Amino acid sequence: MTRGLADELAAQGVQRGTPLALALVPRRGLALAWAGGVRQVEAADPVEVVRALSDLEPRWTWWAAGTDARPLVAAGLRLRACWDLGAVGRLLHGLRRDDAAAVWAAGHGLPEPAQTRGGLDLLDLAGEDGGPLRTDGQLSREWLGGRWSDDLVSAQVWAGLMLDLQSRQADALDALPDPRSVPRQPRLAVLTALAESAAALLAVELEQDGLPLDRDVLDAMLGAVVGERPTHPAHELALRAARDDEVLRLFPGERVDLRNPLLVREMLLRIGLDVPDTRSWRLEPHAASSPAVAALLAWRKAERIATTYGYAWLDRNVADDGRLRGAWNAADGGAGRMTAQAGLHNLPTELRPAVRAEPGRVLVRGDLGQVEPRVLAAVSGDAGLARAAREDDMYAPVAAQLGCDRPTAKVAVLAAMYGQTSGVAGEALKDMDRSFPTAMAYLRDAEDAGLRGVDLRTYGGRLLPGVGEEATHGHGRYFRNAVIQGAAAELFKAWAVTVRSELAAIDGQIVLCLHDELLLQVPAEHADRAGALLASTLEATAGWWAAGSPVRFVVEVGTGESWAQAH
DNA sequence: TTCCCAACGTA
DNA sequence: CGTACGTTGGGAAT
Repeated sequence: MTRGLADELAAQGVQRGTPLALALVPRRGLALAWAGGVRQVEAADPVEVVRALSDLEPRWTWWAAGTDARPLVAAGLRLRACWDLGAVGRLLHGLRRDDAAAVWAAGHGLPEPAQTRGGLDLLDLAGEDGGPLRTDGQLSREWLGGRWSDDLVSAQVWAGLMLDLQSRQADALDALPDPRSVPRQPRLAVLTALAESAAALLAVELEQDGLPLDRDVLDAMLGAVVGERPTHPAHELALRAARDDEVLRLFPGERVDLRNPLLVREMLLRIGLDVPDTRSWRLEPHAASSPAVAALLAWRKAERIATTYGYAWLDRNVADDGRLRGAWNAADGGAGRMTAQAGLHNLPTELRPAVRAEPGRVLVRGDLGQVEPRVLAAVSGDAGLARAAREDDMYAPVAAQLGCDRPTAKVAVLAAMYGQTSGVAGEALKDMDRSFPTAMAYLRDAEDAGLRGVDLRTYGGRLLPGVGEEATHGHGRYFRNAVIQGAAAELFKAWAVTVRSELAAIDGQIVLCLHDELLLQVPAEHADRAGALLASTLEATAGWWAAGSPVRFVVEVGTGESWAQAH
């Protein structure tokens, strides 16, 4: 029967890449909308209908993967292409939220609707006539609250609205100027939208699949750093007090709370150390001469592990299957980087040996080299910097150009991108202006936009909303950095989703995305293929992303049983 | 209860 | 000595 449905849709023009809006009603069925029509399908398990249609490889169109694709991913479906209205809304309109109400409003030039807080009140419904659209053009609160799934006819209407918005978004992206000089290719903003959509789906997969962790290895590490596992709350307090005592006995006077920076500062005064704050880097120089300070710093390190990555964290986030799971956001913050919770993005390096491949599999790591300066060269179109970016190590030619040593060249380039205003890079920055005027002007223009409070777009089309007249100093630096960090995030995600796609052939998965690093888990016999794939997909992605530019992007690949070994 | 800060982990 | 993020604990404001 579902075979028949696939044939029917194919006959009606649904083929690979055709936008196909999906409104899925659990246990009831689903509704589909495409450019040529709409269709409802009754089914006790609608996910299986999607599975049967997946061979068509349409561009599944939904409000947001985080809600709509969740049941599909949970059922093991790994769909190829999608259009995520929320992800594209974030890109196109600079939205900080991706709920249907906000994305619909932005797509139609309507004011941002109030955030829905779960329940509806009668006031919200005033003026609604029972249809999906209010008289002011906004989506109905009642429909947003679930009215669309009351019956399959309504779901069909809902899918139709999704398809309408998809086409509006596609037109808007198509109208954006393409920063590249390439004829007869889809707009970069459209390609970025496809990548951002797939990244949103990848985020759901990362969330459900998790990161493989070896509990025994982690337990042993925790034992060494913070001691035995507490058996009850009082025991935990006692162990904590014992750790504190190791530091406190080295300081004269009253017992103080080591977790209170003010009290720690006073405690340090008692041994004659007067510091403006108690940050580690400030105390570090005194560790050699003072055993007490050294003990305090060692305590801090252990305390960080104990509180943030200790037994409680393990119990909370690592399931019985040994996977560490946290919530993922595919495009967070102003620059649209991926973010993750549960410590996935700030796991201390010393715990990385605990991230281990499962039996028969290995971890393959791919790390983009010097990605931000290469991105600067590509997006600014600076010919000199692009020439340098043809090399494996682009700081060497930059140093030659500036007439300084490599470390200075590196600091100068980073200082330019991050808006450093003082320090040793001052002189080198002047040389940067002389040597790479186009790149420096690109950064200065971004900073100016931030200071003037006007809108700006990243290379891939992400809107960085201006803050208006009351622009702060901070916004200049923020914009200067966001055009680089944001573009790098776009390139990274475009690469990541291509890797995701190719990995299907060797039964491999992406298990972690870390800003410029991908961690894969693949069958051991395919380790080499996976490594080669990381390089070939990067070349393919950079081929369209930086089309017409000599800039080369490079990836460093490592393989091992653990994340640490993969370095 | 909510919010901000200090501190520190990652890129 | 610059940006972005998440997490924890403490303390002030509510």
